[in-house]
Amino acid sequence: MIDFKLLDKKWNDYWEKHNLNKFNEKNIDKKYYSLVMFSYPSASNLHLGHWYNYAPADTFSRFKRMQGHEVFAPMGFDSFGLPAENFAIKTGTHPMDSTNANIKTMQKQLAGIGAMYDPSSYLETSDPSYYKFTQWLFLKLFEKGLAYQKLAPVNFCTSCQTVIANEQVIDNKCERCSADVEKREMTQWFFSITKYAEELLQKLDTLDWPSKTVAMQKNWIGKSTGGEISFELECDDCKKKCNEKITVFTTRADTVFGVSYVVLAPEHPFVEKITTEKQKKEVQEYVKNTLKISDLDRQTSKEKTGVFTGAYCVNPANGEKIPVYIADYCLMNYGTGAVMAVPAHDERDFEFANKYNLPIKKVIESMQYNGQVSLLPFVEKGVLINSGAYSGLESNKAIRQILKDLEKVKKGQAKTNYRLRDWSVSRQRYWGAPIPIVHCEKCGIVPVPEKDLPIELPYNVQFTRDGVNPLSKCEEFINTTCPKCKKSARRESDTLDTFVCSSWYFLRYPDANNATLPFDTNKIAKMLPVDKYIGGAEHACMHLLYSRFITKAFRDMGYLNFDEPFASLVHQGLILGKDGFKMSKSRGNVVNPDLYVNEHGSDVFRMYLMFGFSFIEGGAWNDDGILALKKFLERVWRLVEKVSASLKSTPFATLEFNFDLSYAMHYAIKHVTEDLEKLSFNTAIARLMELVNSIYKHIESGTSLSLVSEVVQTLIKLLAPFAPHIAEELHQIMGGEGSVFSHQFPVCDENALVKLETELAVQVNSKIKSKVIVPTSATNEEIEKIALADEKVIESTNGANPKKVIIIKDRLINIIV
RNA sequence: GCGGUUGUGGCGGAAUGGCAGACGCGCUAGACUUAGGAUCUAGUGUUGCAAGACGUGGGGGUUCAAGUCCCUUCAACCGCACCA
Repeated sequence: MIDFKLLDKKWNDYWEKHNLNKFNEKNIDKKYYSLVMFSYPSASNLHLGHWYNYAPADTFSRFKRMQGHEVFAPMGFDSFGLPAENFAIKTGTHPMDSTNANIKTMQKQLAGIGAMYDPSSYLETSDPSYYKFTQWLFLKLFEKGLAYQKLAPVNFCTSCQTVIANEQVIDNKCERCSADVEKREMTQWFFSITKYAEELLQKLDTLDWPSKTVAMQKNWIGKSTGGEISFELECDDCKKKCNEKITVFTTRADTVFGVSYVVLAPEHPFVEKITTEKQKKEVQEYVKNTLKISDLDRQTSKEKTGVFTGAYCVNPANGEKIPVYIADYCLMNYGTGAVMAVPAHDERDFEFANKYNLPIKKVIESMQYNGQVSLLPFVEKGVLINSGAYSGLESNKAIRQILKDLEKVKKGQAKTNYRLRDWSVSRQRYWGAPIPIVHCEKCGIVPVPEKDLPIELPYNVQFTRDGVNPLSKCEEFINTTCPKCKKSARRESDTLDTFVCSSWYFLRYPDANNATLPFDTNKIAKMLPVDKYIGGAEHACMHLLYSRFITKAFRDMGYLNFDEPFASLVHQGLILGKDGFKMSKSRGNVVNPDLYVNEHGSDVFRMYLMFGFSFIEGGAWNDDGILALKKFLERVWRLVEKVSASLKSTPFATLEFNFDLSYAMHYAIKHVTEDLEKLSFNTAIARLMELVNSIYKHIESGTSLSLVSEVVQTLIKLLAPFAPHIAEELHQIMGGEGSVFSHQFPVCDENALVKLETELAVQVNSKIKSKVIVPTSATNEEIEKIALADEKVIESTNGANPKKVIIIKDRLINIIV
């Protein structure tokens, strides 16, 4: 028996030599853009997760290719990022060096998968030829007012020593290193993703994406429609001091008659101005304490606390004088940082009001339980009561009417709010694309002219533990001249979030060697959107959201002619350790793919990954499973050797048709095709196994050699996307021409699936009682006649006349008596 | 609390409302053997000697027919979360 792993290199070299993986632009009309998420070159090699993403994706690409599509399947490296720099601080190895070394290792391992990656589209985001255009992207956004700098409270990771985006904060910990995240006030660069909030939300419904990912993005964008209502301050003194009114955001304007106080976030700018002398000490103390405790504690300690400011304001709906409180359950970063509190109809306000003895006034009654009085807090919508002229109105109607009426007197208006924040892209670290901005004392913030790009990272920098960005300490980098006034100026030392690099890489792939432009608009118009994007679910609210935003921004600048980058998205599942837990070094349950690939070869491993799991579910690793696939491929191998040997000894075998074998072949073709289309790899392989079993049976019963050989050749083509190396070798053994991948994927002949006779299940009163064989062409009357004549049917009906007979073609007949 | 997903043999997993458990692992028996992680053959949901009965987390319902649709309930996983 051949050692499969010997085939890997042979055929990889063959594909490379014959340029088989290169996208042919002549066939651009038939393009199929098959994309996987590119790799991050971490020190720890290609892991099982990569394999589980890339191997099945390659099978899909190869399938599409054999179907006649011109498949574009690129691969590159997302090679900037904090881990490389942290590694440098620890070991002294320069990030550029360690990254390049890691890339070399991973490229070797990637080649082991045997995937059809187009070498000419290769890219690395840390290469100046790439980040030149990441910087270009920044300049374009800046030009359009979509990139701006502001002083803002940001998330600062204490371990990574940098700001990170909202999307990268998980449970108040850093997404990368799990260290605590602090709130800090810093001047930072932002991208205005919020300007696209509505479109990002709306277009989700047009995408062929997993419902979970769509839901997560919707949730993240967090649209809520309601209104803003203004509460004028009551005391003249306060009014004079800030000449302002407190504006709140609410989705429940219908409850405005039930407002018994107004709450400001402790950070709200009005707090200091409106607090009375008497309350000052208490308020200051409270604010101080709130800022001191972390966001995490503020979230987990759900008990409501707060302090009265001493100020009062007026409810615009009924003129009531109500107190103004500050409380940490009111968040500064949502809405207006102020809320109207309606204890009767909001759980939080209810709790707070009870604690501080504030009035609770019911203004909504349930519509569902007639006569029955609803318990407080009643948070559903209903009918207004105790609400002046609005009493009796249904909530939704009242919301519209009240906001409309308030607008007339300039005390309110309808308003939509989003939870999405602008994307913070500044990173106080070295290993990223430098932000192409110069700070000039005279001219202020000056963008670097396009012709000066790329602003290259200096190699000679010091990596220390002091938490200071090496770039800001590098005089040769920092000191420059202002592009406007030519006087000496300083470069921006922040670099871009690596998610900026990955938010446009799929646009670069098709034109990866373009030195003057990030991509050619006309070419991109033909190559995108991506037809199938396969990658992990963990990017739902980061990469997958950012990429959509960048695509829309570029579209609006005229560089792109499509709205969405990824038409169809699939997340592969997660492969767990043998113990059923997520693989981790600390658990010691990490499965190293290299071991298996080195032992059994790439194809056996690929096929196990596809057969042993439901692709989108994943599951626990199991060593036994892989041997099953080895056995299967060896069984195929023996079959092919046997058939090819017989062909040599009796080359003039005559064709003798065998319906059953032909049927088995076309059945397999049909279902493998359908299953691959759905990325249902495990069932597709099951159909291949059935076909192999069937061929063996027919060989034993002496079916004609020429038919068997035709079926075997078909089998090899069906197998090719799954086990590309072995299939090439088998194709050659069978005397096939060239690469098996330059052949058409087999096409099912539906006529071959029409049987002369069909077996039907016979039910009596919906219970299976018997089976009958009927001619496929039989009419319903004939089928009924045959079924009623069946012994077991007669027995179970006692010869009674059927009341009703249901016949489902090719499946069953149900006789109701 | 909100949103999403999943519950099927000993195991991984299949089933356009139409014969539940495809395919494979494992297991049992047998064949062949220079004894192997080999190959082949048969069997393998539970229960029964059998005919049969019972079976897709639980409970209801719709239907001639439900793993699949509806209601309800339980459990697990994932995401968001004091979002006004």
